Amino acid sequence: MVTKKRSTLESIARQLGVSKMTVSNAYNRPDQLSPELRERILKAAHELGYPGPNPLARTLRRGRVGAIGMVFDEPVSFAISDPAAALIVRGLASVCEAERAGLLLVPGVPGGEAGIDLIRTALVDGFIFYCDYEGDPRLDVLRDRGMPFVLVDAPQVAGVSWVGIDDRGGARLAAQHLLDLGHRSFGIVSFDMVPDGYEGPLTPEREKAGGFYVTSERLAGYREALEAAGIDWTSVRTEERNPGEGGARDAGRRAGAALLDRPGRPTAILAMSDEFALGVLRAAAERGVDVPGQLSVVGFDDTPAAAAAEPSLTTIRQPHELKGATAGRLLLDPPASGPQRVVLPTELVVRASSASVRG
Amino acid sequence: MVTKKRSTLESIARQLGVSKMTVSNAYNRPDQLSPELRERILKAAHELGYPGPNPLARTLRRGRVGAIGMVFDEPVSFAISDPAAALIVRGLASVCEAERAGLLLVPGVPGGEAGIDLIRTALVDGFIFYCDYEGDPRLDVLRDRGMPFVLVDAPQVAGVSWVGIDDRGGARLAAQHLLDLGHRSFGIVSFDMVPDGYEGPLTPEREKAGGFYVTSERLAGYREALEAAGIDWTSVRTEERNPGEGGARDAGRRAGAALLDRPGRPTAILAMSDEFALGVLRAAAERGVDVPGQLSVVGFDDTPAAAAAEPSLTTIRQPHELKGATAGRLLLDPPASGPQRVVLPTELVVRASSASVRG
DNA sequence: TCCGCCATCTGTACCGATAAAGCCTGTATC
DNA sequence: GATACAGGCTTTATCGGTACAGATGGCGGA
Repeated sequence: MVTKKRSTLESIARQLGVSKMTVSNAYNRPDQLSPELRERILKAAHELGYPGPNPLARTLRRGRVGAIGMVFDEPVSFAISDPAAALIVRGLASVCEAERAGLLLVPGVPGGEAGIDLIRTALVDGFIFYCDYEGDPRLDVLRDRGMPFVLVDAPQVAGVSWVGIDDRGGARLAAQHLLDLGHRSFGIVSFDMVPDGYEGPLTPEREKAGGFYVTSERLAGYREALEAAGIDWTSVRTEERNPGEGGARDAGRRAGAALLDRPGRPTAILAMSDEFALGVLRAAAERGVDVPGQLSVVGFDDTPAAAAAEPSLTTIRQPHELKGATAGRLLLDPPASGPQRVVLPTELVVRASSASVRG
Repeated sequence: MVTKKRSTLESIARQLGVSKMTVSNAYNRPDQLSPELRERILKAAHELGYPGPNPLARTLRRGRVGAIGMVFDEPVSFAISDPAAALIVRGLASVCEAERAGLLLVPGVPGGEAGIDLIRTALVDGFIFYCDYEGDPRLDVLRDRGMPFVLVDAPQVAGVSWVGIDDRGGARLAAQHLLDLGHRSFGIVSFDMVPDGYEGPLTPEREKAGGFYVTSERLAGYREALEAAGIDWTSVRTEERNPGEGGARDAGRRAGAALLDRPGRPTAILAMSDEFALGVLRAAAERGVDVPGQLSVVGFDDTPAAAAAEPSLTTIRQPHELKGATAGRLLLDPPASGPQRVVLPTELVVRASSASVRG
């Protein structure tokens, strides 16, 4: 017994000769009508193929969607494969689950109106904005939409909750560790500083232009530590690589190759992510460069792969899952005291990829 | 200049003395009004802090949400960490991106009404149902809701598109490979057969009860191949493990321990996933059992970690990303010819974890 | 001069529900 | 016997838009 038209609360109500409010109550407030009538309504609804109150209409009236959106720098299909991002999503998902909220991954259609429109029209109660780029136009859209959001690893915005780590301090830790081991000759593998697809040595102009918050902070941390130890920054070769398309690990491998294949090879390489560092390890292995005998490598993130690598990777640990979870909680359950700035701790994890420089 | 009330199309319209339809057109159909008026409207709207047409209301009227939901067996926070599931999500996300659709991860609140309600109320145009359990009550809800959905690695349902692999055939390939290498003494690491949290040897009753499609199929494949080679099925020790909570790899390690620590240790272990197999490798390493010298191990999935393992893992490859992408396309762009059943190919990938049995 | 057409707007109906208040009727209270 | 109150159902007023069918006025063509 299927109705020709999609049935609605009203059609059910008419069928039974009751008001549609009563049908609505049968679903949402059992205490507002007699059990017998409720039974009768639900039965009839089922027979008429009524799928229950339309969630869209209900949401329009009620005002709460029951889902939050997550916006990425890159296409979701890349982000989901990035171990660090995946861990953040994981932490966020666990909070969503506890709060029975859905998690909408908003496609990051690169450049242009499309990605923006998706933010304008996504059916959510708020957003997690996990994007590093300072001038991201989507941020304005988010603000225009007048919907709560929380920034993760993003440039700060006044009056908006923010979750991240002390990237600069973490980078200093990494550099200081290598300095303490006696290294004086450094290479750096950096994320891209400007969203233009460039790959190659970092130039002073690009360093200055730096439009990515995390990248700039980490680079500044490296620089501060090295310069404080009297190392000439111009002697430090930094290779920019885009972790997106081809995979961060391969980008790291290419950067490692660039650093290792030129004369005056560094004895230590600082990589801005573990994936980069693992790529450097591969580049070293391909060239028969012993790690840590001839080369020390320090990553950033402490993803699961870091511990499993051969040699295991010295790195800066940051609590990815906690980051996601914290952001989720700030969004779903905003503190009465207003927007927060949460800086999570970093920690140097010494493993087998770093050692004293050869006497 | 902020209005006290949240502004709507109508309030803007009143302010300017035009009809609200005209304001709507200013946003959606620029060709329906003069450029000057449109300009004036958009400017006023901006000044009044109007965030643009409410997506919810628009969706209610238009009928298309622009997002699809994905439903998992386990909590999303687990699923996202499972390499195979993550790859499926990745493939799906890439299709969503191409079609500008959002991807909603529906929290899999285990057991009970909550998870069901979330399916009933999620704001999406359709679902990908990535769940293995035969009796999953959420399937009924999905059907009741009258919304299109596609099954992935799930028990089949008449009249519904299905994407998966020939699990039984794949398992046969794995077992046959080991038989071809001369093995006669087998252990198996299986997913759980019944959703009750049990861990331990598989009993005949549980094998028969098997409520999980993929699990049952793979086990049947192993069994068929082994019995065809004259191996007594009762001599094959199968350890059930739940890949969820503690992590599949650790579950595999525990299962490996159980299989290796008893007298009559098998010379070959078939694992239903690469994560299980990697756990078995670890258990072997911990006991000084040489792989593949004293023990051959074959996984299932060919996740990235399989190739990177030490020793690298022999396994059954399946196209995870393609699986997700295929499902996404079937949902977003349903073939005119009606529901499809797509069986993707599997392939034996021989690596270093399997070898001839020692004479 | 009259007609038809295009470009611009306006009006009317929904889309499918829920909140809040209202209206009976029967019953407990004093 | 009047008052209060609870149970059970209905009414009314939105929620915030968009589709579609007019209405209006200016203008070129016959």
